[in-house]
Amino acid sequence: MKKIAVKQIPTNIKNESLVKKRRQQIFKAAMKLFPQKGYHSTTLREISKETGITLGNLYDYISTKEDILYIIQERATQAVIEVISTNQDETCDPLEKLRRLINSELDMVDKYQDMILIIYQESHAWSKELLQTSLKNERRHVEQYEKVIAEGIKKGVFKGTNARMLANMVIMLINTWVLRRWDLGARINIKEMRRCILEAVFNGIVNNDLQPISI
Amino acid sequence: MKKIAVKQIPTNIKNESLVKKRRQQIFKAAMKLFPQKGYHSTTLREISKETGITLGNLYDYISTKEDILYIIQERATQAVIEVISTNQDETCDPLEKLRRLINSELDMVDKYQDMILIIYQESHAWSKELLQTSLKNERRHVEQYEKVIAEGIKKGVFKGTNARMLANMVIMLINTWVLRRWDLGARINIKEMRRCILEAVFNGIVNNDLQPISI
Amino acid sequence: MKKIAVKQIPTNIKNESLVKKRRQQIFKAAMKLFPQKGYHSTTLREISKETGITLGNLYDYISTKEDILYIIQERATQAVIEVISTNQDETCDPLEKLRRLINSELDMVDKYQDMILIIYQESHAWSKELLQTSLKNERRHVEQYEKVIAEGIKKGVFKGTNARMLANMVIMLINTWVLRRWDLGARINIKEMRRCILEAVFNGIVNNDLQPISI
Amino acid sequence: MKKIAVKQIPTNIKNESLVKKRRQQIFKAAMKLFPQKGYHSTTLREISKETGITLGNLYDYISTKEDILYIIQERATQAVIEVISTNQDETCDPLEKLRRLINSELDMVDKYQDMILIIYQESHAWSKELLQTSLKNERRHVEQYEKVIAEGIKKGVFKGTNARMLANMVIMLINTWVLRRWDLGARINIKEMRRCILEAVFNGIVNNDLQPISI
DNA sequence: GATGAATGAGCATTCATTCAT
DNA sequence: AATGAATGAATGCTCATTCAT
Repeated sequence: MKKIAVKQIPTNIKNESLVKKRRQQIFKAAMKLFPQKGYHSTTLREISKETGITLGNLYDYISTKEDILYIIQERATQAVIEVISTNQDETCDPLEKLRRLINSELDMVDKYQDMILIIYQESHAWSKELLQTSLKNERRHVEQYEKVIAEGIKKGVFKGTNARMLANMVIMLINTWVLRRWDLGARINIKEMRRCILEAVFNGIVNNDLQPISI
Repeated sequence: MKKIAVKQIPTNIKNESLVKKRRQQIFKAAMKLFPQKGYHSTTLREISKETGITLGNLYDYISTKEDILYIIQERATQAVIEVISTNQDETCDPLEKLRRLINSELDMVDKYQDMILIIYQESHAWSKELLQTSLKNERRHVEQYEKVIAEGIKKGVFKGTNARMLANMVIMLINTWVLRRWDLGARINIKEMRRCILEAVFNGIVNNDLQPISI
Repeated sequence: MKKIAVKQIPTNIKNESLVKKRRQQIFKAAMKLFPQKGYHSTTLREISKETGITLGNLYDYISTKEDILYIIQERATQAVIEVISTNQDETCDPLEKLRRLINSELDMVDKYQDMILIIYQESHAWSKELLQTSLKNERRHVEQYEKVIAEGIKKGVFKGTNARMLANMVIMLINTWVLRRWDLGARINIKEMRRCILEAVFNGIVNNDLQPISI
Repeated sequence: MKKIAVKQIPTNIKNESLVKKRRQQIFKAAMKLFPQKGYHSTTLREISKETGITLGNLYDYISTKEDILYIIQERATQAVIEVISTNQDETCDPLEKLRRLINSELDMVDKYQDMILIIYQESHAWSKELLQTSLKNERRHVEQYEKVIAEGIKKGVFKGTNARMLANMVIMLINTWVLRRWDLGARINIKEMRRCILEAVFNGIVNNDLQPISI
């Protein structure tokens, strides 16, 4: 698997495990505060208070406020890598592959909902550099789906012609949970939603047994 | 149809058409600048320069920076209303209804891409009040789909059970164009995308003619 | 009597009586708004709204916000002149003279309480020029008292030695009503206060019939 | 003695003595600048320059411009408390008590002239909260006089009937020094003024030995 | 004379970042 | 490594004043 390049945030601190620990604290604080107030409205003072790390000390572990976004992006990359690597198995059935992919991604999406939402909302605040890293990462993610779907199309199990578009559509369906939580949160749970998505993808929405449709 | 309440931004300017014109200028400037730098990083001085309206004069047409978001939201509401009212026809076929809905919404989404993206990205910066207005508006939008789908389910033309979830999924599919433009923009055009979405919705993704799938 | 020089506020308006009328409107508005919010916090927009005179039109009658203070000062001068000229009579008894002076000034102070308070509070905001005019005016006022008291001292009816100091003290006693209204307003009325002041001035505070005091 | 509640100005600075020192600097600067230009016209930049404290740093010691007024009010409260507590002695002679009160207050008034003048002039700029604290404080001050005078009236050593009014009048006489300095400053010194006030209060102004007066 | 839109300098306040200890 | 005080550029917003009509 290609290694995904991630910018190394510089630090003068020698003790590596301390750096790791502190950045985890920062990540946690950001995950709590950003959803509430957004990236821009969250002060480094607030991050400092939330983490318990002194304001000056904070700057031993990041060199810019934006680095906090890097840290978040790092974790997101990790999460995607997890999903991808979980599906490195030998099944040659594209349908089965897609199902596994969707299922493990749904797990991931549910686990990291806040983080994903933050990335959606704050990505426009990202620097060119961060944005590029992030998009590269996400493209690899899409490709994963594209590959499976393209394979399925070749084998005749998928109907579409544009595998890339289909890949993106599937990802959008999965993100329904995150981006439409404000409407769905109170009406449906993750389990039911999973069923709906899988059904829509694998069985379709329209009941074509009855009447074939021409578009 | 229920009237959608929209906060009236106060102004001391008497000439109504001037107010309209100036706010249009502000809207245009925001639509140019926000995608580039985001709401928070866009200065009122920049808005001023972009519109050509003096900083002080700007405040004769808005009373807070946030009011610019209101202006944007106003237009979004308008756009949704357009879609909804375009589809007040008498067709009783839910399939046909849904297709028309999707088609006109795709037109709208394409037309207002930037605006919709901004709303996705900046909504977390919105005040409680603005957010509520916006969500109320969007919920009415979802309901439009829900109604049609629920009707279709009752008539047996749609397979699902949860009309609300399906409504949100369809909307997500439509938004693919906006939210995934960074990946799709270079590979596909709006026409092709429209075909893909309609096909996915009406014919499904998986070729079930061959082998029935159990989830 | 020496004429008291008052700066003429320039105007381009030809119709003199209109100028008079408009400035009276401005005066009235200022007398309403300044006590509530203070000179600095009162906007010309508010003056405009209160008077009903358009913002631009306002500037045909004043040329600076400070001119409103001039207008107020003009009236204050008028008021003092009234008091002084009311007491141009022929009584040669200093005691009687002082009593009449105090009485008519108490009338004035009661009538123009708000204005006097404004002058006390805002005088530090005045320009050098306005301040000088005002102080010159007020000094003539003090002199009026000084003259009477000096005369009384010469005749042996007043005990003090420093007529100027006594004059200022008497004026301070009269101003009790204005400057201490926040404490006295609810406890005492103007009539009772008048009695207290006159009694204190003419009969003293300490009952020296009983025991002579050495200081 | 009842404790006088004073709002604690919040700060993030941990070093208490530093806070004290900085606020003293701010106080000093305000005492220099406010008399010259008034509270409203004095810029925080000017305060910053005068204190030598950086603009941003200033806000570590206050949280609003108004807090500077709080700091001033704090000192005034202190000053009044000093006067009051200096006079906690056992003398049972009301005359003697009043004389001591006046004397120590004259000391205070002379010492803090600028501050007192500022309070007179700027109090109308104060917030409701600050004003209330201040008035409560000042009322306790008046009561101090009222008590002594009321006692004196009961014992027959004072002539008046309204102790509260008399208390306010005495305070006004003392404030002559501050509020009439513009006229008296060049003509009289504090010592002479003290004599005049005490004489007026204890011996009266009119020479009643000669002829009794009826009002 | 009146109207009301436009101007722009000025202000309080915030906050990412630095640095001496 | 950590502390916390200090820095200062930047920003939203106000308001006295002007001016074309």
